[in-house]
Amino acid sequence: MKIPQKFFARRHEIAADYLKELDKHLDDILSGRATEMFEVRDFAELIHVHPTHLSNTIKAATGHSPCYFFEERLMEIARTMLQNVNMPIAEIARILTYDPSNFTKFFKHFGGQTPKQYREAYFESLVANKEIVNT
Amino acid sequence: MKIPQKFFARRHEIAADYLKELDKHLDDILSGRATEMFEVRDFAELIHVHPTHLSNTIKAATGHSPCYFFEERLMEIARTMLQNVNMPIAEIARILTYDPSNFTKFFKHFGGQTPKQYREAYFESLVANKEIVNT
DNA sequence: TAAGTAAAAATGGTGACTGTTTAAGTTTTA
DNA sequence: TAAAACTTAAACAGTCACCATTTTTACTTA
Repeated sequence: MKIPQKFFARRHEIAADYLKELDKHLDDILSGRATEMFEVRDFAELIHVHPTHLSNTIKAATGHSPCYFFEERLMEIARTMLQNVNMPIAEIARILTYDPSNFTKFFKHFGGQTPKQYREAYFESLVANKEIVNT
Repeated sequence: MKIPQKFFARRHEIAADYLKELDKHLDDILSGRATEMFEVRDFAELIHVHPTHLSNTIKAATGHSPCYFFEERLMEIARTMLQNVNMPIAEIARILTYDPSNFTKFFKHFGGQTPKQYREAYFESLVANKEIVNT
């Protein structure tokens, strides 16, 4: 059974475009060029499709909703920032366009730990490794 | 066992100040001198303490949160107003800086009845008393 | 050193808003 | 013309903004 190569090509094009725009936007957020987080409708507009269609198409192409990729990248960024102990958690929240309360909820929901718990666990693991090295 | 009278004097001072400012503010609301309801941070500013500290201190001094006294007084005022049948419920809500929907939610949550139910029950009880007197 | 204070973070609640899903339809294209 | 691409509406589920409270940590002062 031969599967035509061009079938469903468009949906993968849309998914690729979305991921590209998503990364670009997150770069803008981190560099301060953008201070407001895009919503699905903003990405849909960039790609010239209806928001509902964007959502459905990306789910069909990748098995995940647009939001999933968004959250995945945000967690990655948040973890990296938390490894810098000098950066207050409220400031990290602000950069990621969250208020402190909702940032904690978001991080705990997807990471299983509160931001502070993650930071502490990270530094404890550093110390533990250092002790092993020094011994 | 002697308990020194001055111990924890400050927390009771703060609680008293809060209750005083609360009543003053509610007077302003009722007279129309104020149309926006104060929040905890507004009272904290008046008393020159941190909002968190105000909340903690009042809980320690009285066993109740600032919100509790606020709600208690609002319910009292609302009940009094509802006893005046000429005053539309939406107008009562407006004076108390609620929109009608949220006023009903608030009143039912703390009073167990909707404002309209309370008003009707109140007038039925008046009529019942009158009948007893006339008999 | 107990009491007072400040501040950061976590937690809880709520109304408004946003995202996803589903279902039904229209347009495009191979 | 049938599959694929797309739109729209409506239901619902989830998130965000905002506020209050609680917990924890830390600093100051009588």
